[in-house]
Amino acid sequence: MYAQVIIDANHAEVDRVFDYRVPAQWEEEVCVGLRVMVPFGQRNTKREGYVIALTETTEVPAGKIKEIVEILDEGRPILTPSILELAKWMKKEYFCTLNQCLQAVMPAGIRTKSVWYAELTGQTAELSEKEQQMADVLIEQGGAVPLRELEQIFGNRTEYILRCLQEKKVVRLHQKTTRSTYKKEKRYVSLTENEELLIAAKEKAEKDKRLAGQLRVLSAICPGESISVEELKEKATVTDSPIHTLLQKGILVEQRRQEKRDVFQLEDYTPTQPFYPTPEQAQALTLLREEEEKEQKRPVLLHGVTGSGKTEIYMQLIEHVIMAGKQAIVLVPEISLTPQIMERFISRFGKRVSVTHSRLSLGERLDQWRKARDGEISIIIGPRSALFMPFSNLGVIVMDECHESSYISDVTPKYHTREVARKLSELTGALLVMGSATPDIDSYHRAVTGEFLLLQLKERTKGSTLPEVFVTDMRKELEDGNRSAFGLPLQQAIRENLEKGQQTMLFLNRRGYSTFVSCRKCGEALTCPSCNVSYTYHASDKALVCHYCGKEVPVPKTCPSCGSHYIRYFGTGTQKIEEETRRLFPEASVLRMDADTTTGKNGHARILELFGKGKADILIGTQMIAKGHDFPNVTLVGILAADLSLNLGTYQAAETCFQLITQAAGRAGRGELAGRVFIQTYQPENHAIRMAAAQDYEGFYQEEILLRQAMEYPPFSHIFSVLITGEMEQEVILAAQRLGAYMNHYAERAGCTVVGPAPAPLPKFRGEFRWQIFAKGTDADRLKAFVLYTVEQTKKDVSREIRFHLAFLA
DNA sequence: AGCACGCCGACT
DNA sequence: GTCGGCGTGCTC
Repeated sequence: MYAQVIIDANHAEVDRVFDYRVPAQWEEEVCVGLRVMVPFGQRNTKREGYVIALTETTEVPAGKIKEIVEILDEGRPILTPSILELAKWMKKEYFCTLNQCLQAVMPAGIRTKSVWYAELTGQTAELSEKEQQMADVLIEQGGAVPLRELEQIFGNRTEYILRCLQEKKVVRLHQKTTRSTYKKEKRYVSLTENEELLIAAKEKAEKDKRLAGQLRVLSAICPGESISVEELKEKATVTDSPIHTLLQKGILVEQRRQEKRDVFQLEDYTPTQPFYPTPEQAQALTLLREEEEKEQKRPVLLHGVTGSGKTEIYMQLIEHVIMAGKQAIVLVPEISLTPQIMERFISRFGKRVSVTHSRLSLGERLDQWRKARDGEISIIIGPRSALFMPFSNLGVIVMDECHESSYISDVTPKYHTREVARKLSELTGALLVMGSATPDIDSYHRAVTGEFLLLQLKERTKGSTLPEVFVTDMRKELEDGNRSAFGLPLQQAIRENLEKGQQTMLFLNRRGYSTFVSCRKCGEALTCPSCNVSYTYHASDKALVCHYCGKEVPVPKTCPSCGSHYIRYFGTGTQKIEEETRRLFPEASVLRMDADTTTGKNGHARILELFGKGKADILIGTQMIAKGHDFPNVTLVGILAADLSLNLGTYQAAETCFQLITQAAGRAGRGELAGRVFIQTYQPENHAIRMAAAQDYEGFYQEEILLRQAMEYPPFSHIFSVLITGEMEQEVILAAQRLGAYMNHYAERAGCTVVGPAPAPLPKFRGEFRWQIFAKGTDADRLKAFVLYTVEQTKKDVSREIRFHLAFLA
């Protein structure tokens, strides 16, 4: 029997199966989805591999075939069939190696790492000067040293010297593999099922005083019960010794069980019962259950305003699904910032639910993975990686706040959780439910056109009212001589709030890594005429660059639309705002939350907790502070420069801006007190600002979709991006231009438009230069073929060092 | 990706 | 002659 194995090596050249012979003693155990160790390459390095298929025959010549040397995870597969299928699909969809996809879908941190050591054999020989030096280093360090360390001392000569030493048999190379040992194993014992033996032992123990310990042990265990040795020792007040004797005599039977750590204490939560749904909720639930029972399920978009009870709907749907013996995955963005949803699920479902998130140790996360595999839980809540939990019969996938950017993976494969969840739901027959108050335009469009089932929740449940929203035109403020970052209405409102002892949150939209330039008189951001996205200011060459098409223009002295001189670079940081706040409101206590103030893993949580306890009047921060916690005493929200996200330099800018404002505004008046929101902007007429102020998603969608249509942006087209990276700037630029030329050559025939090449938003990152190029087209398959072909052609003409990163943006 | 092999120019 | 850089090809 042969196993087709994917080797854990991240390169396109080895991104294919390698056949290995399965040793006879493992023919029963080796199965698809299993992790194994195999010898690989000339050095026969032991490497981790993943069995993706088993065959009776192989095309590979017998002389080349090697054998599997080890099986991992006690022979239990690490990949379920549907997760393996999902990984294969991801490889095609996200243009990366299968190994990268497998790493993404496997539990984190279990990978085998290995280090090569040079060690002395004990033999001696006549050595050259360099060889003697190396031998001395080895002796000093106790006989064995990692190759990496030797390389640091001996530079590129290392390999040569080593080879000489090896030939003289003074040194040999040795590979040490380190495997995660997160599993916590616990010993359990139970009474033997052999009644006679048991009775005899008890009688004997009762008679003999020396066996008092054994007697206590035997009476401490109930028949049929399996008790941990630790617990037993305490209960029977004995040491290891009597237990050991009983085990040897076969009166007790040992079970070794993997301890799976709990990540929350059930006692900390008060159990809750399902709420009686409102008519609106009841209708949504009925439709969800109907969809769930269908053979061909459509994904569901649950569009509900903040506070409309989406979580309750998820929970009642999940209850329904797990009653049918199925399991549920609940995805949430950045769970460490949304403890509330966790709490609600734990209170409702108790031990049937578990949680995974980035603050748990790798071992704890692996334990939750095992609980899912072994059917000990039916529901998992977690960030995007929770999608890959190994459930056997998945019934529903819930994706809460599905528009959130943390659903897009920032490492290869750069998948969008929404797409992967959809594929997984197809593969498993599970229902996909996506919930949001501000869905992304693309999803909403799919829902409107019937690809998704659209469910709407328009009422708030607990009678809390939407906050009152005011828009401050900062252009007028400037005309009136107010150059502060605070408009007069907001200043006034903050004073009132300070007097009333209520709290205020001030938002500064994401600290822009892309600085844009705008006119403070007319509010116009300087925009590329052909792409309709804001230019990005490049301080190094004092120029404006369009990151879509690469066009570069000097910064004008006057505003092109109104002629004023008030042209400003935007990128005001939270720190500046904090200084100004302290100056304007010296009596207020102020907290600031950004990357600088949130050092340590629980940095955010600590600041949010302080604020929640009322330790400060004003909290200043980026969008980070808009997520998660409810602060009942916050009655005022100021959005200082709402335009910042309008000028991000992407076609989704308006969408992001609308979402950010809506989310920030939602922080005001969460308790009994009514809330007020002040939006400060230089572009009050922009539809994203207007509709966000009116809290009208539908209205925003209607206007935005027309703009997208006019510009042929998604969902009316698909966009593909190719990122070109390399250490040599000239080569990167050359490759980008070559690719641009190829693309332009074929564009018309393929029905595609090429935009760029241009420097990427992060033009230099980790020592690599980065350029990008976009291709746009209405037919996704043709576009894909076009990009793949032109990239392949370009690869032939450019240096091996240049890398092309393909991504399907929309 | 790693690694070995082989060709070639520079330097003892 | 020997050393070391660099391009090329292979990994079951």
